[in-house]
Amino acid sequence: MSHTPGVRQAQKQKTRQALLDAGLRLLEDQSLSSLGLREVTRVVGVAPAAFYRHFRDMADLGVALVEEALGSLHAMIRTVLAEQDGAQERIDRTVEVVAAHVRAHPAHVRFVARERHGGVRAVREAIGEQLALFADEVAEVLPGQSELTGWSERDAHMLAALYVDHLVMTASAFLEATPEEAERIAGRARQQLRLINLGCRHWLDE
Amino acid sequence: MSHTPGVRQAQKQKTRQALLDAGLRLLEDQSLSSLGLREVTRVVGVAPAAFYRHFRDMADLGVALVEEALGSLHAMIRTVLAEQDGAQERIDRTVEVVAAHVRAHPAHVRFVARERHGGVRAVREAIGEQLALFADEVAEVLPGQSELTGWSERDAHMLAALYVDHLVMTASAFLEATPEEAERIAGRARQQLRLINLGCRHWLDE
DNA sequence: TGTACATCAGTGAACGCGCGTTCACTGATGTAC
DNA sequence: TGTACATCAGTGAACGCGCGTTCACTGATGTAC
Repeated sequence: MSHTPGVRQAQKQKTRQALLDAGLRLLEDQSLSSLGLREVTRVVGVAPAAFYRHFRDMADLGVALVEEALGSLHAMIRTVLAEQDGAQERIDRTVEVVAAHVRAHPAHVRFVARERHGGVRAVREAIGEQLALFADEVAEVLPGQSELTGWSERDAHMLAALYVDHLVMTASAFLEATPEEAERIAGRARQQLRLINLGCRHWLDE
Repeated sequence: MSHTPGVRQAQKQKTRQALLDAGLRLLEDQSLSSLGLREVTRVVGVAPAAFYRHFRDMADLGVALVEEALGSLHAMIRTVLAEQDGAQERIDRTVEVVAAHVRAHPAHVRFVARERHGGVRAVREAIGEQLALFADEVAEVLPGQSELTGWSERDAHMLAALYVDHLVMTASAFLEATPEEAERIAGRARQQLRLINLGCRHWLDE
């Protein structure tokens, strides 16, 4: 009887994940638009035709990778921004979290940076949507900061967009950096966030 | 006698430029790493083998496109930043110039945005170098602004890097925007620059 | 100016190769009774 | 529990195709005298 949880389905899921992992690995040194289906199946060790049981084409696999790469970001930065410490601590903690994230998931970060403006429309759009959602979330959390009481929703969105862009630029700078350059980049990112924070504190004085 | 200026050389240069133009056009909807040599020569109307008279491979053509795309930027922003009007005028003019540049050279801008983190190392590095040079130039010009008297060289570089990143993000936002979205993006970019400028004015108070 | 030779941008045919996609198939897993 | 049938993830062979690169070549341009 028993409605097994599905040995077959579990195996299928495993193969699908192996295809995603192999794709992500191969994308460390090439773009999605030049990654071949046969390359991916070769790494996984399945027949090329097996690919079609999981994805329509490489663009479809790319869209699945976007979810994997950007899904986790939300919770992460949300908690950092919600911390009720002073601005300085919040800034230090943010840069630290970004650096740690890049260290932990370099291939995902590289994928997003590379395909954000890449040659595959569906993937570019999926990344754009995720980052827009992310910016919306940041904009919702921002009013909790003492510097930002009295800000219009419009201004909060403007600031959130600046933060998200800055985050992406910082993350990709970390990616390309040697370990000794990383501290310089972190220092600069902190200074830039301080500068922005300083602007925020005087925004409503004008 | 006369040492002709070279009919042959002029013709060669013309073909080379045609290859660059065709490449740039084809890169509007794909990445360099998936652009084929035969695609490019087909558009130009020469035999595939002719390509090798001009470039070693597609990466080499890509590097040539980087020079073409980023060479002109320097003078442009330099003059904008050197203007001695107030901050507000400088900001408005900067955003205007960026928007006009994107309208005038969309394919070049798209190429830079796409290949900045793209799959071809030589091109990625060429873009990185050009943007670093550009940031250095901006850092040199900045001390002319009244808000920035007394700033350390290090802080000027930090700010220049923030400006350059912001410029690239803004340019690629314009690229993907419909004409009616363009004004919203321009407005937001101006607000962001105002916020940063406000931070600058209070940077040394701390 | 005219002639004989050198250069070299572009040709066109040929090559071997790996690609994406299709198809009928196999055999383990799942289901109905 | 056992049996008979259905499902479907993965196979492996086959296909036609466009790719990058090579090569000996052609003929206009350039040079020496």
